Amino acid sequence: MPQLDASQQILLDRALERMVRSGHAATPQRRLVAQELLASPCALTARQLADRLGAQGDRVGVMTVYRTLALLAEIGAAYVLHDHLSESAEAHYAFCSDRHHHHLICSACWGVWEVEGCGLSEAQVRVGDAWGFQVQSHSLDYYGLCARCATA
Amino acid sequence: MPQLDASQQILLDRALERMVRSGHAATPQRRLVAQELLASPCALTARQLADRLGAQGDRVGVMTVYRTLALLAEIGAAYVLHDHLSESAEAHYAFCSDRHHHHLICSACWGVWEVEGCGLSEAQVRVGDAWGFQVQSHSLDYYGLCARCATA
DNA sequence: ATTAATGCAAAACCTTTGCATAAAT
DNA sequence: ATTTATGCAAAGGTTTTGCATTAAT
Repeated sequence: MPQLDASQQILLDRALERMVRSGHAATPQRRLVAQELLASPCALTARQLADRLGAQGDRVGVMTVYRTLALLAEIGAAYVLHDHLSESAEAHYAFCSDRHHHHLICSACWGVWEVEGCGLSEAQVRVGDAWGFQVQSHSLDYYGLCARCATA
Repeated sequence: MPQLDASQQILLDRALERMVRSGHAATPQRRLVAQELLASPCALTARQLADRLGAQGDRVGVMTVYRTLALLAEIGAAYVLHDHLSESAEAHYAFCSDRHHHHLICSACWGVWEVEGCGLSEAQVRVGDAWGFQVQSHSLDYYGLCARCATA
């Protein structure tokens, strides 16, 4: 199983804690899925996650992975990505910290980096006022090439 | 067929022009799909578009709608929305102008408003520099309730 | 004439749902 | 004991692909 560094371990613990607090058990399978997702620098599909876990000897059924990902997304611990370019049907998932952040997404390798903090001004978030639109949340994704894919 | 006002007509013409310039014919069906999408204040699914056209007597096959939507998305004339809340499988599409803009998206009715201009600073777009990440584009979506859904 | 687009059917695909088993509280 | 979660199989539903027909250049 992939090793997590200290800060990742904290993120994992907090996600599992939120899971429990929302009324769901932190089962071994769910821990494995969350840990594998957290350890991956790139967004993964449900199938990929199941395959990786299986290759390590941690057999987790594909639909347990699906259900765990849905649960993680529900509690804000996973971000769902749909291919912006080729419109492929398969959803990719990235682990999310519990602080507000934005994402850098590499179009070549599905690599995801969290940009801490927000950077949007009050005025920017109030952009809907002119229409009487009540903005409740926002999502800012940056697409491009990561350092490694840019050189290759 | 839905009537377009003058500014919408310009947007439609420009989208069809881009279509032709990218090597695709502006067929009657494609015109109808683009026009119907442009006239709708809310994002629509492929099925909804086909149904609406059919109800008006403009029978357009569902897969022609699918292919037209893919084409519109490819040339930047349509924006693909995936349900952020319930993770429903069906994709919704909204017409896009050819100027850079962001979106207000009503979580209740799939209403979409274009926010003209960008509002992001140079520094905000350079957010990837610290990682050596080359940002090529970004997408900023505001979710919330439109004026009508907020009162209902 | 040659190329491109449509539309039907069928397939492919991802994802969800039933249900029995297994685990946990 | 009761509740919850897992996992297989099967179904569900959206989207894509082949292919013949039709339209357009």
